[in-house]
Amino acid sequence: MATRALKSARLRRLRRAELSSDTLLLARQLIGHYVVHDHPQGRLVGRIVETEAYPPGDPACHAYIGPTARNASLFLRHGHAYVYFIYGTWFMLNVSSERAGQGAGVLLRALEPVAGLELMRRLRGVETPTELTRGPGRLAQALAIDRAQDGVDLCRPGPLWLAAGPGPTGEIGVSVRIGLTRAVEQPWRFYERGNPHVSGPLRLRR
DNA sequence: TCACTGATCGTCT
DNA sequence: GACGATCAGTGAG
Repeated sequence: MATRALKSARLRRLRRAELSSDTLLLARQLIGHYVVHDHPQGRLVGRIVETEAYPPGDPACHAYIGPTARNASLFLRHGHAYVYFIYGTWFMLNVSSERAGQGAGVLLRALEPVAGLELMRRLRGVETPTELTRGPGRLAQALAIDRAQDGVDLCRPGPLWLAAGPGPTGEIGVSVRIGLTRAVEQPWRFYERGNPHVSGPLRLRR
């Protein structure tokens, strides 16, 4: 069982030097690595299976308008969390993705639940494994991510961090990004093909 | 499985 | 005052 194997194995924190500081490369590279939240009630771990890149100069990127109070974390050097609130209900977790002062990020769109599933079920209020972390709003809720994690350095000791994973198990698919009204044609979404935890319509999961 | 709709509130204009 | 990197529920094919 994946959960048991992970508990016996020791997770290794990803060093910043291992992470690309090119947004598109990082979005692809993050597939297969782990997000870990050491929550007071237990460790929550998910394996990244879907990302979207929001590179410098992208009109859909929140940093496009320049630095503001909300998007400040996107301008931190790569490897920091950018968490924002949207639609009055949901938080989204991103990883800053370029050098300091250059606003860009990678949105984590879906995870495969790996450890802490019982706590994830309580946080989400659902039972089905594929409904726990499929979609950016859901994964943030399942990992108890909120504004408190905005600006956190994911490469330093702390409750929220990135751990080295096994990498992609299958082929990485590429598609347009989901839910946008600007720059809709850019193929900047990356996902593990055929993985049932990937979000979006079927044609964007195959 | 897909398309459509309402909910909901922080952020920026 | 408008809008949004979403989700759950509903109804149709």
